[in-house]
Amino acid sequence: MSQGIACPKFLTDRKGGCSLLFARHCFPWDDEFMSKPETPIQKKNRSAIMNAGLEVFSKFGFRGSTLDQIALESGLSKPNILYYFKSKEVIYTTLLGELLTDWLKPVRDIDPDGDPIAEILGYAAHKMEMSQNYPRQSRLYANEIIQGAPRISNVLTSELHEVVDKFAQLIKSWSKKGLIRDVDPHHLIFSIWAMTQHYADFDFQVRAVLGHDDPFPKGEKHVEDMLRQMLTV
Amino acid sequence: MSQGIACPKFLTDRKGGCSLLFARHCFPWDDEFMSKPETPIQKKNRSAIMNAGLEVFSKFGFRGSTLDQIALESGLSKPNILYYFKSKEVIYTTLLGELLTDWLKPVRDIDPDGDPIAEILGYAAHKMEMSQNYPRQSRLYANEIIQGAPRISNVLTSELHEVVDKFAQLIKSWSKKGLIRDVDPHHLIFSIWAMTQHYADFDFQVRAVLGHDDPFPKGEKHVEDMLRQMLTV
DNA sequence: CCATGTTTTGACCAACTGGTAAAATCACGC
DNA sequence: GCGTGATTTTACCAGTTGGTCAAAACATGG
Repeated sequence: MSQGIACPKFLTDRKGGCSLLFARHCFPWDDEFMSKPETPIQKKNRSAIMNAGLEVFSKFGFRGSTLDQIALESGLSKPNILYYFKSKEVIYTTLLGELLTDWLKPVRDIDPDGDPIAEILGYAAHKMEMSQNYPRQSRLYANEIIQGAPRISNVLTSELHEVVDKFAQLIKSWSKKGLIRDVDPHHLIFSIWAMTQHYADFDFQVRAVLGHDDPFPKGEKHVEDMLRQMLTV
Repeated sequence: MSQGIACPKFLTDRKGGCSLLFARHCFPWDDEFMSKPETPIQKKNRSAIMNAGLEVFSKFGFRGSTLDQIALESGLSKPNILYYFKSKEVIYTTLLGELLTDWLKPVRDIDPDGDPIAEILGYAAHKMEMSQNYPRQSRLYANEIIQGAPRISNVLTSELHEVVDKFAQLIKSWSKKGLIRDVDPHHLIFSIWAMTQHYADFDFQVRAVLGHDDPFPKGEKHVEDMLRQMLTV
């Protein structure tokens, strides 16, 4: 409920996002009732802001980013941005929410009845593609974790923890059946994350060291090779 | 040469650091001549500032960190900090300089005549220890690379590139002699960096997912296992 | 073309930012 | 215990920051 301000009574209820995060975009006057669909203008401007926010936050983290930068990048004025999102923080957490959804899904989608090596390699390949196609998301996430995950620690210790434990159990069961080598499942998962996200987060270093090559084709092959060696009995 | 200001004519010439970075600590009045040894007070305060700077910059990056935070963390006043380092930027680049030195050295120290697998595993173990004992340095570096390495891109494309190429050649030669599997040397190096630094940069996530265990003993074993599988013919 | 709600803007604010200048305090060899 | 240089503090500044507000401009269906 808002005071004095122009107050369209709707709410954009695109509830996707990780459950623990209010990944719903917010208007200042949002309340829980009465929603209207987005107008084209809203859609356009919100996505421009999301894109600009991603661009800026993924580089400089929350503290290092400014609304002015986001305004410049999105082509909107600062007050106009605050018309669509009630604060810098909301832009940031909205981005994080969408990101977490995208990241948790493929872990959940692993098929316990599939071929173990194919499933694990498939997951790694998927993460690699995300590093290639959405490097900014990866960097945004890295930034948030590096500074201690102040806004998502609850997600890490609940949903992520849970989903990873389930995956780890699955891996363990595959090992026990002799379908893959006996590996530490949690640390296997960490090394998949590490190797794949490295190509997004350290993209600049990778390219600087490599010269002019596109790192991805060879990188993907290498990661696959590495995991196959690790997992094949 | 400085104007008007109290002007002790010395310079702390601890030239360590990566050649391309002025890793020398700076007094505002530093000039290239006439150096005096550090007084105990200087030593204490500088190292307090370095430590506080590392603490803050490694979390929030350059843009996201403030002199006030560093002042608070170090227990010195803001102007007093600027008495020892002439700007925020100098604190930051000094830290980066020291860090790059520490990181380049172990790559250079790899023995071409040693046992290939022992050398590579030894390097990985060393990086793992650095992640365990100096996680803030790792995060500082990650922060810098993520935002595009604006202050060290020249080091990446020259010294790092060079040193890595040499290491890669060595690995290639080991492969050719049949001492290790045929692997992509550059991407092998990347995966070593990725897996080891992950335990520092994503420490928070690792611990959140794992619960209360210390991740390092098992992590180190896992990485060793992984590399051994990858390299053994 | 009018009315209503939507979108955008310009002016503004208090808090914070990196940094300066000069005075005040301190440490220590003589 | 004095003097000199080293260190620290106090007061300050101009620019930036996230955010507010009311007014203006716009869109659109009737």
